[in-house]
Amino acid sequence: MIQLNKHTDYGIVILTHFARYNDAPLLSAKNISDATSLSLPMVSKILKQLLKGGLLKSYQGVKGGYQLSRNPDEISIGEIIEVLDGPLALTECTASTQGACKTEHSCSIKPHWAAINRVMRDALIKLPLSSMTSPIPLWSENDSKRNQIQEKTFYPLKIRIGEKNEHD
Amino acid sequence: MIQLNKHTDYGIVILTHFARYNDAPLLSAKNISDATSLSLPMVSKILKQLLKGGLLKSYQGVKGGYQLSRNPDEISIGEIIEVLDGPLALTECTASTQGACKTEHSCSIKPHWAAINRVMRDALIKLPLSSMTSPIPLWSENDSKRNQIQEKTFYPLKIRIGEKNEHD
DNA sequence: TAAAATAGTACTAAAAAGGTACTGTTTTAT
DNA sequence: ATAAAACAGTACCTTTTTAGTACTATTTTA
Ligand code: FES
Ligand code: FES
Repeated sequence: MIQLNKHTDYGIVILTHFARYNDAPLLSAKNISDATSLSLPMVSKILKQLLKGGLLKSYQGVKGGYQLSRNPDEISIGEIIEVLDGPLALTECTASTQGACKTEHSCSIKPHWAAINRVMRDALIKLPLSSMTSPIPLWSENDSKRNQIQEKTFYPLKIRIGEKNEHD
Repeated sequence: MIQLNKHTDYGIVILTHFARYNDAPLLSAKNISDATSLSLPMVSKILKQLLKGGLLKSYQGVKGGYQLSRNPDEISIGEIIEVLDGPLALTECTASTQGACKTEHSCSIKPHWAAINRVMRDALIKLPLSSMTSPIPLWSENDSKRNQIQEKTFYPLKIRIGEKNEHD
């Protein structure tokens, strides 16, 4: 299911909380833990990763805590994932990586992997954290069916990327 | 790194092979194994999954083998992933899933997860298998830098989805 | 009837994820 | 000074998932 790991999942929840309380001066790990029902060690660990990744600023001491390093509309979901889970790539085999595959010499699709990775990364890099805090979700009840994962759908595809149109 | 599992990775390689030899009558598991340097049991296992998922047709017996059930431009990379790895969702917690999270009652972003999942799924569903077989990759050497994963990039985002423009 | 192929199931070793514990450092308030 | 509350860093262990293999049965052709 190509699932986000829990850390990343929690990280998005946590940062969404920061985005929602962006007015508040500082939020401590304890604050977040209480608000999200995640264990304190867990929250603490994730906050440290986000700090290291440059998405949060921290202040030590008894009145310390964390805050977003940028505005919520200047942080993307894709960026969060990259900080907590590494590069946004579905395959480690791209044109730029050498020696990742043992079947490399006989593989003819290596140069094409980049397409898959790029398509996916672009999509998530464009989605801002602020989209998680809008009071009314983008997809109302009416629309919810359209946005669910539909397993049995047939997708008629006529797109041929990188090929010239027959009528050219 | 949100990586595809090996089965799915191999599956795309295998189907790309089918797409490239779409003229050939039937390809056996042995054929594929030889062509891809993947072990026969492995190939066999993946072919069965693809069959079950409706992407391949099979014929038994000594002259048997597999072939694509549709044209390569009518099969999407996203669909392949869904067959081999389950629903294309980054989180299992969506508006439609109930009881997936224990912190469900206190979670305010549940309705927003769908945005992340949809953005990602749409991107991959639009990418056809045929894009893996074009002789010259979409991204030439010149372009390769642009398509690599750039870790330190800053992304100025001003997109606010679902919010009205101030000047409206 | 033997050979070559698909069909289906089950098992195991290795790797990754998830979570917790522990120790140290910095700042504030008494 | 000193205690308390917060961040900082590291290491460990358990559980789950992944990856790969093995084995048996069925189908078709020569
Ligand atoms: S998949 Fe890596 S070389 Fe082909
Ligand atoms: S993440 Fe599942 S309920 Fe909030």
